[in-house]
Amino acid sequence: MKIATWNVNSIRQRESHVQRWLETNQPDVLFLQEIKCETAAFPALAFHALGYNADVVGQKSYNGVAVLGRKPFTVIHRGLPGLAEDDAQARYIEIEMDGVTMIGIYLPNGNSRGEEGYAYKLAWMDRLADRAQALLDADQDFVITGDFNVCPTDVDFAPGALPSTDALVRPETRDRYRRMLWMGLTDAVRAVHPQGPVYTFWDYQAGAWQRDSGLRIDHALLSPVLAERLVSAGPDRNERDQPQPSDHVPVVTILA
DNA sequence: ATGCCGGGTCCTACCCGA
Repeated sequence: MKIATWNVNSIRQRESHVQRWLETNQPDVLFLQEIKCETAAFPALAFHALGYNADVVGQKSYNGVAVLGRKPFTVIHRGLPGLAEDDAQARYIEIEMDGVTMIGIYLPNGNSRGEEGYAYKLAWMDRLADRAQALLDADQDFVITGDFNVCPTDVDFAPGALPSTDALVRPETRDRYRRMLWMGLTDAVRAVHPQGPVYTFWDYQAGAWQRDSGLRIDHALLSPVLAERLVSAGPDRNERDQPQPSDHVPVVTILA
């Protein structure tokens, strides 16, 4: 089972990249983030032609998530359970495929809109942990993958790439990520690569890619039984060298 | 030291990302 995630920074700008990547890599599931379009504008037919069914949680201009699957799947949630009813940000999609719950997320960045924006990020992380706990309590196998906007440790960002006050590294952010690990979830990329940098994002500016000044912010968390099936997990760095790339690369998790 | 890049949109100056 090959499960991938990719923040594409606009699906309209990256449609051909995703098509090529699907043809080359043939994942069972690909979660997309920052599609930056409304649901009706998502190019579902282009991916259907490659054998993938799509489900989309779109939003005008910002955010937006989707899932592409080449096996039948059922959509369980198109928003994070427990958030306010009027929350309109398209950041969460949950499906079930072959008895496994798969969740794709675009976790709030938390650097805009001051402390109110940061509080929204923390509340979002609290609700995500609640959802994970509910699935653990139900003995349901699951993976949560996507753009977490969290650098879990100081190894997960290049020296100088972020100030210590950034919402990606603030202690309250890391506390909440670590809490999900303490619940029994496995950080798949870190489990496969226990030491050293494994970046998944490089800023467009200041030659960040050329200097390998990156961040590890795209993750896959596995429930305990799925963690025992972990074969490999890591970023596809080749994609950052393509013309007009996203600033994130795909992260691929393979389960036996 | 963030807004140098690169998306978005009230089409063009401004918001947002990490």
